[in-house]
Amino acid sequence: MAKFKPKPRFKPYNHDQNAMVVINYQDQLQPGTFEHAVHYLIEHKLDLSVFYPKYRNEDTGRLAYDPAILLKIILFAYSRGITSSREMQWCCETNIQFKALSCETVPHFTTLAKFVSGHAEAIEELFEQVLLVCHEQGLLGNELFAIDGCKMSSNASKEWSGTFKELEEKRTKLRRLIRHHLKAHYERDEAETEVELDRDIRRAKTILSLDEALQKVDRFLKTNRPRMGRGKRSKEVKSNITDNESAKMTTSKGTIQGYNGVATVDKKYQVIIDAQAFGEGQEHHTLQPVLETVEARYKKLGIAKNIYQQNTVITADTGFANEANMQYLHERQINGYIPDNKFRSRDPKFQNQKAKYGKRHQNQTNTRWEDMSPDVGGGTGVRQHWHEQGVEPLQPAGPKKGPGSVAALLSGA
DNA sequence: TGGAACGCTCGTTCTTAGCA
DNA sequence: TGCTAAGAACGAGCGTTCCA
Repeated sequence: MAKFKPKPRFKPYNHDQNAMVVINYQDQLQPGTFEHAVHYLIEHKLDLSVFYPKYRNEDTGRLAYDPAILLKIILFAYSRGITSSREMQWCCETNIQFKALSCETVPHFTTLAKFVSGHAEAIEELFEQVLLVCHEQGLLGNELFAIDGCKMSSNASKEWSGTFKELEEKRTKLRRLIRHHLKAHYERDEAETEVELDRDIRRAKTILSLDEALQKVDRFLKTNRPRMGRGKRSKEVKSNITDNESAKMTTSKGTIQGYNGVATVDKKYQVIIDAQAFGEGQEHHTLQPVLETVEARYKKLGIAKNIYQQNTVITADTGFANEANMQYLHERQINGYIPDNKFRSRDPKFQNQKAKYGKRHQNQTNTRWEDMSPDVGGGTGVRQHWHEQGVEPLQPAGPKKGPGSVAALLSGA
């Protein structure tokens, strides 16, 4: 029998209060915070006239939002991981810091989206202005640049990708399917019962959606050319019907359709001096364009005529290691440090890696990793294989989930 | 198990309103 | 009158769920 226990006592509260809260927006932008830095930079350091040519309301027309306001909202949103223009608008309505930055204006999400998409070049120029400010403030050490990449998903499904041969096969398969459904449809054309009629309507819808997919693949094959890989033995790489600039790539969490974002960071204050997106799974080919962009940018901004002759050290991980890159660094006399993919097997520090970390170990070939943890992938012991030659990882066991009908068809599922 | 329907996010386009 | 902002509608794309 449960013992009687008196109700605990809590502090009283009342929703029916008419309290007024006074907020000073300037107090929300405290020196030392990121929002203050964004506000200060845009108001006092950056030349926003790069945005002006796109406006044509000097004499007539409605007043436009000042690029300073839009930039503050967008940059602060990005710093908080918010990239959706609708969410930015919502933040301007509800968030006190956004209100302080936007001076309590609420630009429409289409205005924010248009600003980003319509001023891509000006925004890039602005990045260089920020870099120049960093240089003037002594935030760039130029002693060591670290290069690394991360893989980001694009808004495109990997099921819509393949080589031209594979896509042609998919087109043939779709044609065959449409013929099959049409034949069945004609055979049952004289439907009499409601059930038969309903089935025929469903079949007609299937034919339409298959035809749509067929047209999509067909249009792509007629208007595009096969994408060729780089290197000595360049072979065709998979194209993607939705976003052909992105690429199918292997990550630690499986295969994704996306981009390789490569950033270069100055060691002194971890200032990003270059950021580019490449539609390639391999990082090898991104080293040279990245180094050349940094060099050209430093020359253009007057930071250094030839940055790599100042004994600046370049570091990158094993993803960037190949013979061509080593040759390039050697010829250009760039002081670069890139470990090859067998450095672990030579380094005694990595000998006890398995015993120390348990979950991961590297086998003798150094091209294959195995995740032996039984608690990954729903207790099935997912084995994730990675191979330099581009072999896709095995999918985790369990119920198959994924894209809808046509995409599944295209993937050959 | 395959296919359709649905929900969700996001950007673009078109139309209308507002402003000088 | 001509421009920009705002609002509504639309379409693209993806992933999940439901059902035959």
